[in-house]
Amino acid sequence: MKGDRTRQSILERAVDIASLEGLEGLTIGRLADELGMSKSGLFAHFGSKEDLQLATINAAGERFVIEVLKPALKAERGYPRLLAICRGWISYVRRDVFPGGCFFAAASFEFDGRPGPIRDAIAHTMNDWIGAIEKAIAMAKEEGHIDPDVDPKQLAFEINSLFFGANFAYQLLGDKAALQRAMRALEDRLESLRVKPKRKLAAVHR
Amino acid sequence: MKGDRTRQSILERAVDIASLEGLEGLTIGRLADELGMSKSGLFAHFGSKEDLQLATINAAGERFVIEVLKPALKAERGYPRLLAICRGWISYVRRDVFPGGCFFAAASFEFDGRPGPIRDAIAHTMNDWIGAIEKAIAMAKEEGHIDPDVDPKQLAFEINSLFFGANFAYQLLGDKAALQRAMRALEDRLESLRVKPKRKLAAVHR
DNA sequence: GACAGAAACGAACGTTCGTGCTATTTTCCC
DNA sequence: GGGAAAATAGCACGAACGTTCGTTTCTGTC
Repeated sequence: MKGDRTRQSILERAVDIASLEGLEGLTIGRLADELGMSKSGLFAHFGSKEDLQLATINAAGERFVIEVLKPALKAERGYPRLLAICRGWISYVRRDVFPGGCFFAAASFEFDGRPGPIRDAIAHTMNDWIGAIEKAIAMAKEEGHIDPDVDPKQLAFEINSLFFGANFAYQLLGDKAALQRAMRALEDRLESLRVKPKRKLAAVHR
Repeated sequence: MKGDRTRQSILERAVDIASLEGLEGLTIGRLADELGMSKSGLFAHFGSKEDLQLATINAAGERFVIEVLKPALKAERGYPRLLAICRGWISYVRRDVFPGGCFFAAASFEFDGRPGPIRDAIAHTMNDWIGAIEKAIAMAKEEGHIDPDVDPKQLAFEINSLFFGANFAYQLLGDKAALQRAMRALEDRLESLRVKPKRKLAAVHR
């Protein structure tokens, strides 16, 4: 009962710290200090540091879903939803959902050279996310909103690349215009693939 | 004399380790072990760990220039050089110039949340690099090879984003096709901006 | 309100971190 | 080839790391 609440607040803080300092930079002592509790008391909630890191990745994933994926899924399937994903992602960085920028961008580059369960967990989350983008692209094709020749994997790759580029320029270089630039690139790219909706006549067909 | 050689070999190894484990994961004890020398002997070459990290960033920058920038500058200015930069960067990842993928991509995301001299050094290097891309774009405009309406900052941002996206998918997800995908996106994008060279007639004009 | 179980604490473990010293060895120059 | 200077080693330090332990405090239930 109480333990669950504590565990949750530990993880919220852990996610924030890790987004700034990395999952390795996340330290049990510091985490305990910031929460005003003892190292051992905190540690007891997780069997090991690795467990804490895995739980932190999960918590970050939940926050991401709430802040980015779920809102975008409210847009109607097809082109609108695809655009909503892009707008949602850029907005998620602008709103500082994680204080250090995109948690998963940071984690991806931190652990891409370190095999193990943590890297696997990050890769799994990222695969889910990119899969969601691909699905939105495939739907936009099915709905006839975009060029039927589009390769979802290719386009999802490009979209995700622009996300990372935006996060990089915004966070490291402090380039305030980066988010606009990314949004412009995303909109131009999507627009170039768009099939203008046929008018009334086509609508009658279904 | 001897010291310089030793220092150089320390830094070469430091760069390799840091590309895998990050600049914080780079540890003096481990570095000394791998080189078969004492911690204190190694440490004497640098006044502090921060100095070591800064020197490591410099060494990585030199390797990058040798492996990516300089070869690309051999291509003739304008469109060919711009394309050479893109091909060179993709090839640089494929060739495993750094064992953990692009050193600066990793470092950028590691330090984007930690103010200080190290973050500044990374940001400075990245600004130089992106500046070089912008310059190549501007030249391609001057030469009349690409659309005169192109915004160099915007295009350089997109190109760099694709570099990061490629590194991410290749290193973390182990996606072998990622480099091809990135190259295809880069070539398509550049091709879409290209101005087909006027024939003989125009050549006579100058 | 007593009691059992959960939750948090404080102290200590062994290790590793970065960083100082003081020797000792190696290198380079006259 | 001897002697100054540079390079490396050895050892110790305080702090922080993750982790374990036994004890104490809090919580929820009958």
